[in-house]
Amino acid sequence: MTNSNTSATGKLVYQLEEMILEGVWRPNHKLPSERRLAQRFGYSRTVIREALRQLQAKGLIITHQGIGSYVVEVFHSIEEEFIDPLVHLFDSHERTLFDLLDVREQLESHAAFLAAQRATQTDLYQLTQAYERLASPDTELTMDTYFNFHHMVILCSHNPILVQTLCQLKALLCKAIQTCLPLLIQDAEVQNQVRSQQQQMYEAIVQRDPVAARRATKTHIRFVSHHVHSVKKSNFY
Amino acid sequence: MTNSNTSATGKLVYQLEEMILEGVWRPNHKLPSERRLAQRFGYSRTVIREALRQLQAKGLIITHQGIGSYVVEVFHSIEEEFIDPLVHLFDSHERTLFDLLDVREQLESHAAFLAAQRATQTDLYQLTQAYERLASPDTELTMDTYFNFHHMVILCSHNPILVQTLCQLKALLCKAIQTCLPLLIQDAEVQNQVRSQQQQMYEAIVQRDPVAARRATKTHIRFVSHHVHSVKKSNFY
DNA sequence: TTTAAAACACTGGTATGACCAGTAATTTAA
DNA sequence: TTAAATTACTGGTCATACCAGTGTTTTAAA
Repeated sequence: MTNSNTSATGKLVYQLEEMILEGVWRPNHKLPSERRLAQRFGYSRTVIREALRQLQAKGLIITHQGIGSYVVEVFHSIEEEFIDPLVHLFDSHERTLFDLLDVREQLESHAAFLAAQRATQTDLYQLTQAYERLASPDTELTMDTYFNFHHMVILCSHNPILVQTLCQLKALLCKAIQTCLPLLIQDAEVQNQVRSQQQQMYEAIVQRDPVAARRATKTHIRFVSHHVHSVKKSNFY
Repeated sequence: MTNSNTSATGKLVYQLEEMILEGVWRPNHKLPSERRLAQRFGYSRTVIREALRQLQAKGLIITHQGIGSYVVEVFHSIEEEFIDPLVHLFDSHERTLFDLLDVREQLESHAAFLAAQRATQTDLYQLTQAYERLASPDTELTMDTYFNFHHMVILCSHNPILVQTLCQLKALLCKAIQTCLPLLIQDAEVQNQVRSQQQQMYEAIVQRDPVAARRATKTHIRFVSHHVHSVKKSNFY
């Protein structure tokens, strides 16, 4: 895209990706050493290294000093390079995730505050529906029902800017925690806690208690943040 | 992640990402040349290059031969979807502007809160500069100096998500009030009030008083909101 | 004076060779 | 036989030189 066709490194990256995707180098296959690759492809070791670093950054290979480089399990095509730059950052910069959850706490608690003030009868009806889909203890807690309820709360705030902004943050959050989320919602204790917290949010809103709604929301997001934290910490792969 | 802590390149990548996240290098900012970076960070050009290649592979920077490397708009893809549908709302639906200012109040007051906690010495120096350009009573109050100061406050929060989000809101706000803003800042009384409010924000931050900083910011934005309101009311076109 | 060409000073891209730092197999000495 | 030392790989880093684009400045011609 940028200079894949012009620069030697770009061309080499493309070649190497081809070889991996074509199956010349299968997953777990050990690549030749950098010096051998340089010889074989007719490039300097500099070019070979930069190309390998790019493959590494893309997650196609993994490299160990003194050992060599290995092809990883690749289950997605090259097209996947269009994912958000921010996603990478969430992996290496853990605090970015907390920054995100911090902003979410500010906005969504305010949304709950407004929701308790402004929600119409129709809103409350829909909110109740969303809540009941969530609250029944026999059904599984899914990301869908979870976000559905929260989105409904946000809609009740009747602030389109708030809605837009929080939708963006939600998209980011989904990408950021998609790996560790399954671990989270499997935990039965977490499920119970979340259900209890959302019950408090729900009741505060229908009872028109803005302060309580805000407090309940803050409590919930801090709970999530805390648990995401602990999951991330015990998650070395 | 893999060897971020062991290798020089890994550490450098992390550092550079931090600088981008912290806002030291903002979107569209041109990075120093590779040779300068090598000198500045004390690494060989090889390491610098490999780190930059990784950032490039992640989509954080874009590089042109003979030109240099630039920080990309991290949120760019989303931003278009974000702004476009909303702009036209401001014309027809006046309260959207207040919704926007409401969200801004939530986020920017929180940013000021964090700024009072987290601002570094360098931050405070830059903040002081921005404030002094703003505070001198003989110079005109311009949109530039105004937003410059507020942006600096936001940067002091050291929360990249907050920075990005508020940048978007600022862009929206500019489009929304570009017609009525001249009427606002012409008013000498308004100017004095704003200066006084920003002085309180500034002093609260340098005195490391988060609560006062938050309160001052809320006060200021509510003041703006109120005056925008009155201007809009006497402004039918 | 104006203007187009040439020189210059940057930028990133590539090549080489040397050396450091891990790893693992091989050799050596106990 | 076994444990330690050697050796030969691996990737990681450094320094230097040069190539290749880009933009500005200078220069020389019109």
